[in-house]
Amino acid sequence: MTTPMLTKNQSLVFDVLTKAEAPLSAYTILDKLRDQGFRAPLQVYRALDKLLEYGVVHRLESINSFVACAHPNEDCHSHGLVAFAICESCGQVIEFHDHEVDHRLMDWLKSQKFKAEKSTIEIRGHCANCAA
Amino acid sequence: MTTPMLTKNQSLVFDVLTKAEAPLSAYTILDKLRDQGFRAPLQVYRALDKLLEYGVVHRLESINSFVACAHPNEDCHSHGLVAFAICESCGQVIEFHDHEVDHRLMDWLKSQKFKAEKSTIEIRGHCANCAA
DNA sequence: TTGCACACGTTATAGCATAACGCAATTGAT
DNA sequence: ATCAATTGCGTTATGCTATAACGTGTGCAA
Ligand SMILES: [Zn+2]
Ligand SMILES: [Zn+2]
Ligand SMILES: [Zn+2]
Ligand SMILES: [Zn+2]
Repeated sequence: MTTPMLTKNQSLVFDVLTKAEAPLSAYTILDKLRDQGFRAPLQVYRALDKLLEYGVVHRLESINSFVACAHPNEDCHSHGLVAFAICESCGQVIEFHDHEVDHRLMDWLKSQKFKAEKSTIEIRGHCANCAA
Repeated sequence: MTTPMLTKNQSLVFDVLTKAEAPLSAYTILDKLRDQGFRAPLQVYRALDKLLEYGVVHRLESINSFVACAHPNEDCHSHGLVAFAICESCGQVIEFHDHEVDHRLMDWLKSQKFKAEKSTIEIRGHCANCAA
């Protein structure tokens, strides 16, 4: 999908996520944007919905948080799965793709005649810096 | 892990999940157990915590729900990843394992010196019955 | 002009999860 | 037997996450 011009609210939310060093919850984003006039959760969620739709932001299901896409210009998102390694100490997220994993999963789903629409691959643990 | 004797509350929650044909949210479980004396969410969450610890129940992060393990007697859980295909029409969940996927992901994590602790692989879509 | 699509703002509500307190039963050492 | 530690349980209150429902304004095309 080609990303259209972002609206004011969408830009504000996207900027906050881009500058963050770890994924943020919707309410944390709200707090960071109160000075720019944000007052209600819906202002954040509506912006996030669009940013997710455009593929420039990912939702991390296992921690109810959002993160800016680390590879916005690669086309992997359109034909492959995205995976995340999430450090539970420092919060850092590594976004990665593996076509071998994609194909294995897709083949399995195909063998079950299961029609995949959205996928979630998230590994929680400790990054190289934080590992004991 | 060898599963110890379940307490009364744990058994009630486990039975509800075992009989269900789709994953259940904690509050849905609570409603189903009001007749057996359940009154508060914590009664459910505390039982679920133990059942998750024993590995007889899985949590589906992407839909905030819980499901009984479909392969309670296989040892895959101890050394491999578990994946779920979740039908968004009928709610049915297929739990599966793929060692090839496991190894690919584990190799990648190892290459990053990332120490994995918990994993989530969930594919949402439509099962063979529900696909248009 | 009229109708539609879209972004936005606000209030209220729904849904998911845990904190903090106290009590009772069990266990295991002293 | 007694004490301390652990575990499960019940209750109340609270916090976090997400959406429903209403109304406003703006731009654009028929
Ligand atoms: Zn991405
Ligand atoms: Zn870290
Ligand atoms: Zn299982
Ligand atoms: Zn189905």
